[in-house]
Amino acid sequence: MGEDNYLGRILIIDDEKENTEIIKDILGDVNYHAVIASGASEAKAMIVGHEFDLVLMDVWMPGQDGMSLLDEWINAGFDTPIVMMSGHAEPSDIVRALKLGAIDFLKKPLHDLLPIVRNILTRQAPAESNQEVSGIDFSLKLKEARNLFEKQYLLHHLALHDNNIAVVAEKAGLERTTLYRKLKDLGIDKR
Amino acid sequence: MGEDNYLGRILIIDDEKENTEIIKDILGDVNYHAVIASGASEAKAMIVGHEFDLVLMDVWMPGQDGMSLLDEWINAGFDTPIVMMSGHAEPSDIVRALKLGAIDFLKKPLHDLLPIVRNILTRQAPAESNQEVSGIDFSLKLKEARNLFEKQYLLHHLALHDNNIAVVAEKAGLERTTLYRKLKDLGIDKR
DNA sequence: GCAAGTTGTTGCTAAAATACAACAAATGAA
DNA sequence: TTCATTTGTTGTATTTTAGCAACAACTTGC
Repeated sequence: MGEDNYLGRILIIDDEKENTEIIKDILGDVNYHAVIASGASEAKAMIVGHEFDLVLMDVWMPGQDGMSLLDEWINAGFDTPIVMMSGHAEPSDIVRALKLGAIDFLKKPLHDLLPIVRNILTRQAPAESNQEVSGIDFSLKLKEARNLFEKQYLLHHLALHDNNIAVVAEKAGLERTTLYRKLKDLGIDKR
Repeated sequence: MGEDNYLGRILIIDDEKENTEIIKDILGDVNYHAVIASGASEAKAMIVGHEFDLVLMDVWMPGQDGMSLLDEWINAGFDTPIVMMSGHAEPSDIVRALKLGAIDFLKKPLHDLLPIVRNILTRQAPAESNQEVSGIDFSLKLKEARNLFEKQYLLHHLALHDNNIAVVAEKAGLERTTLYRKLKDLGIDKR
């Protein structure tokens, strides 16, 4: 009877066929409907017009990587929970994924997948806001206060994007070399 | 001149002496006051009656481990930012630390410590004075975010000074007629 | 070693922001 | 009603900010 029989719909984004088949089988056996995308572009096509309850996404994929896709979807307001997975990840990668908005990070090959999936689907994590508490002293002159605000804003984005100036410039709506000047003026050394 | 010379006080909780000495030197060179605790019990004693701006805590320590101490402190309402560190950690450990309330997770030996420390400490809200929680969305372009910040700043001052433009201009460090133009540009009608 | 791509700096120019000045309109006290 | 003060607008000059372009230095992959 179609989709109504399932406990949930799960999108698996991973280019490793053996891996995704195993996950699909495990989830299928307990009435989750798993859909596989082998890359970012396929995944983007799949979410059009389809609701998913969970996304399991690999970090390393040919073409656009999972971290970049995560960032793109979170910024677009995508609110389905996303779990990242990787066979090998640095702590900074894991921290970054969580700060971008992933709700968990799993090591491949996956262990104990089902309890994780059940736990997520029974209590959905609230979507995190991009709001920041700036706590700037308004007794400062406007120019000084504004500079502190800009400094916080840029430090936030530098942290979020691994000091990648091209990405931060785009996020901030600034020309790349303008950003360099602004960082210098504000006394921000990204090293 | 004692503690007033420092940019911040940082508690380092780690039983590896070589590691903590290096961190202390790095931080000391740029005017941070680093204090070392070699284990959880020593750290607990040190936070009594002392304010810290940041805690760097190892995960694996003899006696009570760092994750357990993190959990204990977060549950007790400890609000100083805590960064965990470890030479080797599973993704599940890193995810757990962040979900417990750590603000970052670093791999030992540490790299790029100073930008991380500066980033954290510039975002700390000062205890009192004219501080405002602005909660501005950093996903906006810089110009848009900046305009929202300026709007909050000016509305704050208008409220504080009974819509007296001459006084607000002086507080803001702007020329009086410049302030009129800015209010108009930001869509602020003081009536 | 070399080519391609990335990072970082600087010159120049246009656009935006700010200050200064002048003046009109509104307000309030006498 | 008159006058002084305050509020509000606008022209113009100056300063600051931002974008574009060019290029040097560095990094990475082959």
